[in-house]
Amino acid sequence: MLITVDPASPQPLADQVAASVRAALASGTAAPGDRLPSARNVAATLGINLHTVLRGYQQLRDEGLVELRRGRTAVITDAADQFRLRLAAAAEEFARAALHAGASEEEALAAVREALLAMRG
Amino acid sequence: MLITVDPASPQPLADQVAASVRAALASGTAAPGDRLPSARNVAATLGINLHTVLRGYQQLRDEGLVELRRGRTAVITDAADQFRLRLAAAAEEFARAALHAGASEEEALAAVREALLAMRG
DNA sequence: CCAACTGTTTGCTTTTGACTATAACACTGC
DNA sequence: GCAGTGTTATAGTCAAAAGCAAACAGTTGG
Repeated sequence: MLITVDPASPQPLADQVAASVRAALASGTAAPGDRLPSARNVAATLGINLHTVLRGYQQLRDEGLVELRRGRTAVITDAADQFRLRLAAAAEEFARAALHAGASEEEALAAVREALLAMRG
Repeated sequence: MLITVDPASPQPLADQVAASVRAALASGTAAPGDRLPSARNVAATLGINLHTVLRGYQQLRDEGLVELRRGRTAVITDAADQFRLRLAAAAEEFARAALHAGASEEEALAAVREALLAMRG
């Protein structure tokens, strides 16, 4: 369970921490029942503040992906299994819109590439 | 051609101005050849600063959607056809969902390919 | 021509939010 | 007990967004 962060990115560090965990879930690197490294540990490793890490963790809690209790490290919940499904649902919605607009597959994929680029850019 | 803004939103005001114009284009409310209201007018109406409106306009210029020249109000270009805008809007929405889900670019594109295939196949 | 508009540019201040820093607190597990 | 955990609180630092003000350089239309 590796958490990484890019200080040069315009994206807030706390968001990057949360995104990092979501990525681990989406790729299967982490599964329900697994525990996240302690916030103090992550903060020290990444050279960022404890609060920043905890804000990221609390985002995940608000999304129901992890369970937080003091005295214990964060635990990944069963609800986190649905991540692949959510991505598939979003892709299906976009595909429907793209087809409705008369776009070819290449055009649709190019549009997504561009949007991703502009977004994490 | 109505431009609105929500000061309570975390989205920058300039971005909201640009998004407002894009929405008008996508919905057909505005068409190529139409003119945007003057930046000073919009600023006064919305109670925001001239610079903020102009920054939004310049975003649109950078995207090739409007033509800006001093002495004249912004003109919507022919490039601003609805097809690309709708596709781009849908792609942007999906990209946001994919990033939020922690998907990599490859994973996101793969999900779209799969959805397109399942849909027209 | 000329007055009244337009976007452009410059320089600065104010505000807002993210991040940091430090510290105390309350709970868990060994 | 004790070391580790998340939680909460307060305050400081920093950069980006937005605001303010003034001058500049074009366009438009009477």
